[in-house]
Amino acid sequence: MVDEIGGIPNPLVTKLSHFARLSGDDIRLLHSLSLKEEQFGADTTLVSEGEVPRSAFVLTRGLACRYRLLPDGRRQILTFLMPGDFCNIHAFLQRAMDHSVTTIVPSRIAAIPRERVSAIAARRPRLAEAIWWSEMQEAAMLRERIVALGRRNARGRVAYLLCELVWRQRAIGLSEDHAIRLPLTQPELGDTLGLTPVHINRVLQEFRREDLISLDQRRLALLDMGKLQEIAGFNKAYLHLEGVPDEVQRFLDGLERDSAGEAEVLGRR
Amino acid sequence: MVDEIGGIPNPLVTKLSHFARLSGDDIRLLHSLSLKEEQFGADTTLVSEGEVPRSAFVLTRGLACRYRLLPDGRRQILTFLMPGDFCNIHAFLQRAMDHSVTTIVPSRIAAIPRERVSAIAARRPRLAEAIWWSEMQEAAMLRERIVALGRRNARGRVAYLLCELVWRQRAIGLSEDHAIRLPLTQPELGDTLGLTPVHINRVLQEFRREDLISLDQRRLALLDMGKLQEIAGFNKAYLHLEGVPDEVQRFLDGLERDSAGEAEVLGRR
DNA sequence: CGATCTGTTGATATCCTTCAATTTTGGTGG
DNA sequence: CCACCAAAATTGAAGGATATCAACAGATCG
Repeated sequence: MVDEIGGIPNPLVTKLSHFARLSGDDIRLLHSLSLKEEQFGADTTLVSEGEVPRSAFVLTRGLACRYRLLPDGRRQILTFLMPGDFCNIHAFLQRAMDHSVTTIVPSRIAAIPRERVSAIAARRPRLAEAIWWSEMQEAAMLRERIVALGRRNARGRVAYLLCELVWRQRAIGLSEDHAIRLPLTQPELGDTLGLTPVHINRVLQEFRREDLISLDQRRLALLDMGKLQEIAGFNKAYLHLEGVPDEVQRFLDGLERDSAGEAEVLGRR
Repeated sequence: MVDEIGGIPNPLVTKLSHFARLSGDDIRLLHSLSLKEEQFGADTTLVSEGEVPRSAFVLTRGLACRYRLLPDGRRQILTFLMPGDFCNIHAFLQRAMDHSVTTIVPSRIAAIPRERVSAIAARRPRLAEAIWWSEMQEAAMLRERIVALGRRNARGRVAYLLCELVWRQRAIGLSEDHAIRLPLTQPELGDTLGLTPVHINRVLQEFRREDLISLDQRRLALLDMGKLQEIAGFNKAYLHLEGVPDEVQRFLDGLERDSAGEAEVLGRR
């Protein structure tokens, strides 16, 4: 799997490679999407609820989240954006954003003009499908969050979130083992899981006492992933990292051939 | 807005008309999708977790839901499928279903072969965008559910769900006022909102005593929508029923012109 | 027409919140 | 580089919202 150019692995390529075998052209095009990065500090609002959606982007470095603020000031974090994640790739179809997006740590994003998205949709069916796939993965994560909030107790919710974050980091090549950098505060974990920071703290303490995790200096290690997955009722199937069946792969290859010849145009700006 | 042929309003057309002004060809194609219906009884499993996704479909009549079963037998309902809702329109990109789908009342669905989806994606950009839009609406509803489960108490959750169901029914032309047919049992409401049937019952009783709703014989009326929306912190913006800005409409029209001439092929089988 | 599911109500249990105080960490300016 | 300040982490005690358990009535369905 070739997911780097010039020695820097590209998380977007690594992620989409879970879906299908990408051609060299595909990979070059994905790289070209990330070329013009913009840097932002921590806690910078990238998108505000109510505003007209502007350009889509890819997060190329750092960590961000989608969230909703309630009238009383409380916050619900909806999803985390990690390197390789698209944001608002098709939001221009909506009149107003229904949630906000903010960075959590210093991050880099690369804007993707609407015409670029349309061009890919029209002329690069396999990449278009790969983008669809990643949107479906995000929807699956939303559903899994609903299951966690609706049906799991505090221990189950925390265990689930830690497992998901570790598996996602692994899926983009940012972790090889069961340890990741976790720059989230306990209030942020609470805003994600519908719990108070105090209770998050108690659960984490329990997990530490039970030697299930270690967590300090923003460094998380899952010491007993099996037990944690059991506590969470976690099954990574919903992340759909297994790729598509061969038969579907052939189908996609067929689509790709039908619209050949325009690839080079798209790779350039 | 022409959303019927032969006098029968088509909920799919009504729904997508919220997004953009559909051409006569668009409407005919959408109608043709619903032609070959299949009837199912209540509580019939349409899709099972773990199975390889088969054909996509549109629900044309009735009510169904996506759900996950937990190892201990508890259930979390994820979304409701109402007439005009697609299901698994792009699920063939995944190796296995991560949740199940079942009918709640006797329902009709119309299968949509994968080739049909691809053909629309390739040759009917405006319809493809309309389908995208409806998928984004579903994702927005998932996010709203997360907010409800994470941050609202039982009264807020119940009020939110009732409001959402009424607005959705209105969006597909199945209700003109604040009353709908609500064939859900209290256990089903509990499985949706992460509450026990007992507690659902108590909240509904409260709402009845406060003259906020009336509910019997599966007939729900919101007697004070304003108050309910206040209790829920409900804002229908997330349903994105307002359509796209003119500027985007023109952009879509441009795409449509670029790929003219193949429309008739798609409308037939 | 019996059996099963749904709706309803009361009593008790429990998980998580709230409130409060203290310590630790991390960021910032002098 | 240190001092300072705000935010985060931590711990204890008390309260509240929802779950659990139990019982029964009413509705629905084969």
